[in-house]
Amino acid sequence: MTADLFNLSAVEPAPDTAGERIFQAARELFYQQGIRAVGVDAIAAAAGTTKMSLYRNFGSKDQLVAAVLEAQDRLFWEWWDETIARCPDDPRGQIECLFREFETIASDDDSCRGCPIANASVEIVDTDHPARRIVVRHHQEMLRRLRELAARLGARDPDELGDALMLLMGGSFLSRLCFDDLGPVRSVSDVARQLIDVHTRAASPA
Amino acid sequence: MTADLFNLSAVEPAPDTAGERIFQAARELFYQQGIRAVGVDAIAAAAGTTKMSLYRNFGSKDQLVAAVLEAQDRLFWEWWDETIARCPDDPRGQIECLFREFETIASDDDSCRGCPIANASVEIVDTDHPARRIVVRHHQEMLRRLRELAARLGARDPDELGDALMLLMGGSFLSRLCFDDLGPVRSVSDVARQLIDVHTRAASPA
DNA sequence: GTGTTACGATACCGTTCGGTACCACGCGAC
DNA sequence: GTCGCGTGGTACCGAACGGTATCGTAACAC
Repeated sequence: MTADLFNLSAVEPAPDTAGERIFQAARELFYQQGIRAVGVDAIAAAAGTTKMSLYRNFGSKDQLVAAVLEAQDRLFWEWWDETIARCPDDPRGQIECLFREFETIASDDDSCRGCPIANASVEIVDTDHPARRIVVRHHQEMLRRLRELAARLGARDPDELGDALMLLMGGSFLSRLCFDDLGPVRSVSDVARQLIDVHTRAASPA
Repeated sequence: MTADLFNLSAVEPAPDTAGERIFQAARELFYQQGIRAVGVDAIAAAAGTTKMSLYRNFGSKDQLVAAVLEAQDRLFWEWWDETIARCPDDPRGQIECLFREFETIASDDDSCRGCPIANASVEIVDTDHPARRIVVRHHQEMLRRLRELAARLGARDPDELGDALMLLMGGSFLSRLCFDDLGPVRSVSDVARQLIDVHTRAASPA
């Protein structure tokens, strides 16, 4: 019973309110088809309600997008915290655990369409858009946490190791979009381990 | 005078035909704002012509998108081939050169919005779309070439090293979209070198 | 000359977009 | 009771979407 990062059926107990149904429908549709590709009519229809309830609950499509991304951000960190909690006081184990589980989830789930927050950065260019702030904050936080784990693990260059792990995660997400098959994701946890080794080995022998 | 992978001003001598102007305008607009965000009217206006010329030359927006991605794919491999040609018979030097120049280009260019082909995979979900084939083919080819370079370089597990390098490239592209600053891209060529080292060192000492 | 080709201009098509106005219903609270 | 309040239904708005039809014309062929 692993968490599934993003496209889980229910974030909350899901009270059957119109707002909640709209929210879940939007989350699923945005993720599967893209934000711009999904109209408010389609969301309302999928939620079994009408556009009016959408605007009563969220004000605008842009605000709905922001609300969905905010929830996905929260969901991601919940998964993250639960995962690293399994290896307390073991930063190396925590990173390895993160990447192992990440690889499993990304590999198993056929409907995985990468990271919904990163995907949004392709479609939302306007720096004033409320969702744009969430995207940048999410990735800055991810990089910060990876660098921090790298530091606590005693890496020679923790910022660089954090960068490397960040690139691996991002690359894995993107690969799930760009390949019909699994693509290079199958190697991500192995490679992460190798990079940790490099940055923690006593000294470069050559 | 490095090539610039994607958003160069001119792919071809740019004869001042309507079709060519439409093509260049579409390439720029799709890359900067996203494919779905740009309408055919905007493309025609930016090209200083009318919608009719767009449809006369390309048939439909979808076909124009495919034509643009096809050109971007070609442009990318031209840059690739030119870059590795500088280190003939030196696969290790070729990969390092690729990643060094890639990092420079991605870092210098403020208008870098990641990889236009990978970005398209976010917006184009339909597997029947002509552009979708190009996206998948481009990434399969990239993975194939990286694995081949890894093999010629004598890596212990060339497929895994190829996967790793692929993830680094993809992650770098994505990072340029998700950070306001440079983000982890600044480490990509260093990390690529480290991974090559790991996969070519005589044997794991531990 | 007469085609042929490419182009610009404009008007138009049906559909969908994000967003709103208005009304009627069922509900629990008081 | 009746008062809100959330809700569903529907009709609607102006704008933009992808795409088409028609006409005129400048450039070039033979």
